[in-house]
Amino acid sequence: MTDAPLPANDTAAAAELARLATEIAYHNRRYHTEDAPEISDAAYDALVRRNRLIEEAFPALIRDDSPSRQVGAAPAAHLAKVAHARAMMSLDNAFSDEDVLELVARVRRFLRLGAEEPVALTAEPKIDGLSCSLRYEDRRLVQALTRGDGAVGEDVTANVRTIADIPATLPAAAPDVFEVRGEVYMEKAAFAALNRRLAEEAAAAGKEPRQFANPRNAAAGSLRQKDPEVTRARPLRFLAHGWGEASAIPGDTQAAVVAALRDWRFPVAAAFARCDDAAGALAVYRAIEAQRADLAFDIDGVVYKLDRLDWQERLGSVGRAPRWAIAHKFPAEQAQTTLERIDIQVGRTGKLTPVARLTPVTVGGVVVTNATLHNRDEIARLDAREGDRVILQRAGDVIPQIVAVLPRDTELPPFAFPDHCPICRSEAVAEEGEVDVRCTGGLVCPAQRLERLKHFVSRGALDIDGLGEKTLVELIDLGWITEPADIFRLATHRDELVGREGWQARSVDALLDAIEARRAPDAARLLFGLGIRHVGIVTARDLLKRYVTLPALADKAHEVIALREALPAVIGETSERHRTRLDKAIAELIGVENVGAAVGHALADFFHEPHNQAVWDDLLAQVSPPPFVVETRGSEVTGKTVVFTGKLETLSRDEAKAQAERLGAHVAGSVSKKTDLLVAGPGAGSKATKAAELGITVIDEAAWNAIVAGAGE
DNA sequence: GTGCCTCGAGTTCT
DNA sequence: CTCGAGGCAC
Repeated sequence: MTDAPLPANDTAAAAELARLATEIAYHNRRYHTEDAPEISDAAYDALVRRNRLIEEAFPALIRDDSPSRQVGAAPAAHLAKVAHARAMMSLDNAFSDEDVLELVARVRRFLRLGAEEPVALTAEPKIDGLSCSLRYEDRRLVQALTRGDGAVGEDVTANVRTIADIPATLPAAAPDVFEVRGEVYMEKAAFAALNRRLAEEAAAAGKEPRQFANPRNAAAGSLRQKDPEVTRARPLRFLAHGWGEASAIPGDTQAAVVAALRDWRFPVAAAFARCDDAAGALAVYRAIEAQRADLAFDIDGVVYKLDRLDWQERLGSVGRAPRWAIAHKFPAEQAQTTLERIDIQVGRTGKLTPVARLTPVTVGGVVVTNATLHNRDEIARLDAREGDRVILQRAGDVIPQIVAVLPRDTELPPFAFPDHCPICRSEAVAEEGEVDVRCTGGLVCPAQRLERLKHFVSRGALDIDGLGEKTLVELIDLGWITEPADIFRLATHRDELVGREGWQARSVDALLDAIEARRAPDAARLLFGLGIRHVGIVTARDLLKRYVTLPALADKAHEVIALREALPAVIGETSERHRTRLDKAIAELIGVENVGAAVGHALADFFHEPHNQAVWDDLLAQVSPPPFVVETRGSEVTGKTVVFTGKLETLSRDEAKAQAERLGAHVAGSVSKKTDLLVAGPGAGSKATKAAELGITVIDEAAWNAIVAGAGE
């Protein structure tokens, strides 16, 4: 960008300065007001530098609204990314009392508690702010990270030090290492005052005012400032509600630790309460809901946590959410609007998704113009027609959802779901027993091709920086990219790309560097990126835990293909029974937990298609993913295959399985010669017999608990 | 056969 | 986030 020649004359320079002013203002807004930057900091910096260079060469043309004249306009150039010592989890949501009772019931089942055993909960308001983790070492604040994606956050230490609510040191009684977690937020009155101040300052300077959309965005924008002095001038507050890594924990209940945090001078929620049971927690919910409008800050629900920490630990987490906590959300705000039109989108799997185009309407503080209608059945269920008045809500405060269609006064024609792909005109059909209608165009369909490539470079897959939709479309249109491997050959087009509009040598090289950085990708992400049906990131990892390398997995897929062709139908067997038998054989052949026939067939289908095999070979010629290994806590069962059988007394099956996985063991459902260890409770039957026959070690539950304890669980 | 539970796949807005 | 469906335990 800055390498480009300067504009040749005043006219060109003025035009470019105008364009830069608009563009930089836009990105400032994305960054500050909306807290949703869409370009990298480096790309933003390049725009600012370019603007400065042109201004230096053409000082007469400096605009009144020049970005260089706007004090504090530049966002933090770089907030370092830092990994959390303990992942910052999100919370599952409950929308009704029943959901909350269900959580408690699940906890009882998981922990195998008797009906009379009390389950105490804590309840506290859920503040609409930014989660933050404050790390204290030797009782001094050493680091503050934002939540980020939960695994990696942004370093905002300097800014956090300016927040008066946050102590710089902990008392002598506190542990050597302790991470306090909580919410950075801005009070409603302070938010309004800040916007007023920004408006006045802008007016005095004769500029467009920058306004924050809501207190949450104001808090986010203020916390992520480059200059801590700007943050200091923003009235940020903090409320502690939990902890991360800790060398010791001050108490054995949630309530006790929160009390300790309060003793350490952290603000905690005034409404924080410990309840003897779910009914008590729900009463707190109602009390908090009643005060909601009078509170100084925005809240969007009430968080319940299991009070006993030993139980929290036993319950562990599922995905990114703990099993021992839940956020009980306040009812979603609803609104009415008109369904103007129903458009059809084509996804990477070819699925046709109907999207409702709505007359813009504000719901829950956000203007909504689109809402998904999911599929043909959903349209039929709602009987949604173009021109209808509809009721809209934001489910879980995020995704807009059409709840119902209002009675119409005039008849409207029913919506005719297309039977052809709107992009490639191929036939679109629903497979038997399936709800989704799919375009049959496959690789021929440009929409599918684009969506697949987008998926391949997306964050969860290869995560190639700077290769977004716009760039992909351009490269596809140029004919340089049609399949994943082509991305890794883009360098051969370097010189052609340089000089195309919007491509300077520097930006081309940045893209090529980002691509080169992925020559040795994580094998599971690569597999996931290929977009094989039923193979998401979790299944990709499960498969690679077992097969380690992609070629080994491909070999297995070919074995499945051979099996499908070879397994003969027994005479007199119905085709359905044959299919069941085949499916079982496939699941067994693959031998990976949670991987059954659907995934097996999908893998076989993928490799059966010669084009896919070619895409695969081509890709593996370009990249070399290292063998897949998962970091787990070492123990005597790491890498072993364990089977549980019989009735377990102190543990539920889920919990035992979770423990085994944490120790790096593979948990299987049945005993085979691959089994290393059988954990047998009372009443173990055929599995124990079979294990004895095969000479497999059999232990009881107490011995298993000893193994787990020995590994420091 | 039934009923969890989890995963995959699609989606909104800023 | 929500939905459907795969996989597995009972």
